[in-house]
Amino acid sequence: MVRLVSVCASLTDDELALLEQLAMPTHFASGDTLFTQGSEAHCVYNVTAGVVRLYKLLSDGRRQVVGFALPGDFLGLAMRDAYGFSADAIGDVAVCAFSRAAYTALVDAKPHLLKRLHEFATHELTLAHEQMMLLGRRTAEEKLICFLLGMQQRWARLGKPSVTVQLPMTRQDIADFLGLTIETVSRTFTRLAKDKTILIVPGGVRVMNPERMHAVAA
Amino acid sequence: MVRLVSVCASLTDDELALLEQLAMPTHFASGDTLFTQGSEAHCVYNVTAGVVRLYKLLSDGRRQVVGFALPGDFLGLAMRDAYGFSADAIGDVAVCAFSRAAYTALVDAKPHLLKRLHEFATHELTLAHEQMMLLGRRTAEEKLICFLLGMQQRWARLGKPSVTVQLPMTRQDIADFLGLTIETVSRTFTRLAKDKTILIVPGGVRVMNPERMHAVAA
DNA sequence: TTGCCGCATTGATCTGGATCAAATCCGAAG
DNA sequence: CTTCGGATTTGATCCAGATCAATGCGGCAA
Repeated sequence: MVRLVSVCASLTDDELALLEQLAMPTHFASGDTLFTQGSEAHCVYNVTAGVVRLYKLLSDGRRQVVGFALPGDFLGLAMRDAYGFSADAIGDVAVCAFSRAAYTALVDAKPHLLKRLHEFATHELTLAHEQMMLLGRRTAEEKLICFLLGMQQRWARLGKPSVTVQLPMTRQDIADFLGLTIETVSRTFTRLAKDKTILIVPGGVRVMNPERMHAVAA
Repeated sequence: MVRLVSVCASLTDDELALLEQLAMPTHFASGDTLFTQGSEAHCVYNVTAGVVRLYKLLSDGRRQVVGFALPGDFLGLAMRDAYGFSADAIGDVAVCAFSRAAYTALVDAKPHLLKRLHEFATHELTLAHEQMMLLGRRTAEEKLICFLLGMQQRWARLGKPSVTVQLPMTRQDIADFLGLTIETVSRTFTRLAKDKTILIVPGGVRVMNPERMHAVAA
C-alpha cells in the first residue's frame, strides 16, 4: 500500500499496520462515481492516485464543485448518515476505502489519528473560507488566476512542482468550481494567454508570468 | 459559567469542572474586535451570548463575511500560527476564552472532547460547502431566502424558535455574507415584503410564507 | 426641539458575466 | 484515413446585479 500522504505521517509502525489491515484498496475508472450526495455514507476514502471531483447539485441541475481531491486527500470526513456531496473520478483513480465501522473504531482507539484527521478537517475549513471569498468577491479573471496558483501549489506539495499546472478536469468542472459559465472560463483563459500571463498546453497551463498572477491573487 | 452548548454536551462532570477552570469568561461591546485575520492566534473562543461577525478582507477592502457565530459556536478552531479571519462583536457579546496552551493540553488529555470538536469542525465544513453552493450558483432572491431560513433554523436549535427571525447584523454584513451589494439586499427585502413572503420588522424579519421560502431554498 | 450621522431605501444607469448560437478542435472508433 | 461526438472556442446579444446618486428615517446629543 502506498503510504497515506496526509493522515498517517505521524503514526507509529504498528498503527500503520493496523490501518493497512482495515484499508480496502479500490480503483475507479474515469467518470465512475465514488458516492452520491444524499446516499448512505458507508465509507471514508483516502485518495492514493488520480483526481476526484466533489460537487453538490440543486434540484434544477445547477452544480457547484466544492473541491478537487488529489492524492493524499480524505473524502467523507463530514460524515453523518448521508454524504453531503457527490464524488466521481476524473481519469483513473485509486483510493483506500475504510468502512464506517472500521473508521469509527480506529478513531476511537487512536487519538493520534483523530488529532491528525481534525487538523486535516480544520485545514479544509480554512480552504473553504478562502473559496467563499473567491466566490463572493472576486472577478472572473481573479478567480481563474487563484485557481491556477492554488492547483500549482497543491501539486507542488505533493512533490510535483512545475511551471506547468496539470488540469485533468474539464472547463465545465472549472466553471462550476469558480461559480462561472464555461464560456467565461474559456474566454478568460484565452485572454490570459494573449497577455502572455499563461500558455495553454494540452492537459494544462504553463505559468508564464507568476509575478503578475501573484499580484492579482494578492 | 453557562454550560457550553455545543461542545460539552458529552463531557463528564469532572471534565466539565476542568474546563471551567481553564475558561476565561470575557465580554465585548458592540463593534469590539475579538481577533484580526493574520494576527497571532492566542485564544480559542466559545460564544456564550450575542452574535459575532467573522470575515476576511482583500487588500483593496473587499470583504467576505464567512459566518455569523451564535451562542454555542466555537471560534478559532482552524488555528495555525495566525487567525484565518477577523471576528468582531455585533451588539454585546460574552465568550469563554481558552489560551492556546490550555486548549492544546485539554485536547491532548481528553479524546472525548477532541471527538466533539472534530464533529463540530466537520459540521462547519458541511455548512461551508452549502455556502459555496449559495455563493456560486444561487440568485440574489434565493441567497436571501436561504439566509433567512438558515438563521431561523439556527435560532430554533438554540431554543428560540420563532416566525420572527432576529437579524442583529447590518444590511452591509448580510450583503458581504451573500456576495451581494447592500442595495441588492435592500431591494430584495423590499420585493419579498411586497410579495407578502416576509414582513420587515425592527431588528429582523417575520416569515409570512414559509412554504414558498422552503420551495425556493429547495 | 433641532441637527447630525449612520444606516437603509429607492431610482437611474451601466456592465461583467450570462445566455444564445455557431464554428472549430480533437481523440477514439471503425 | 475518415467519421463522429463531446469539449472548447469564439461571436452577438441580453440582463441580473453593480454602480452612481439622492433621499428617507430614526436615535441620540446638545
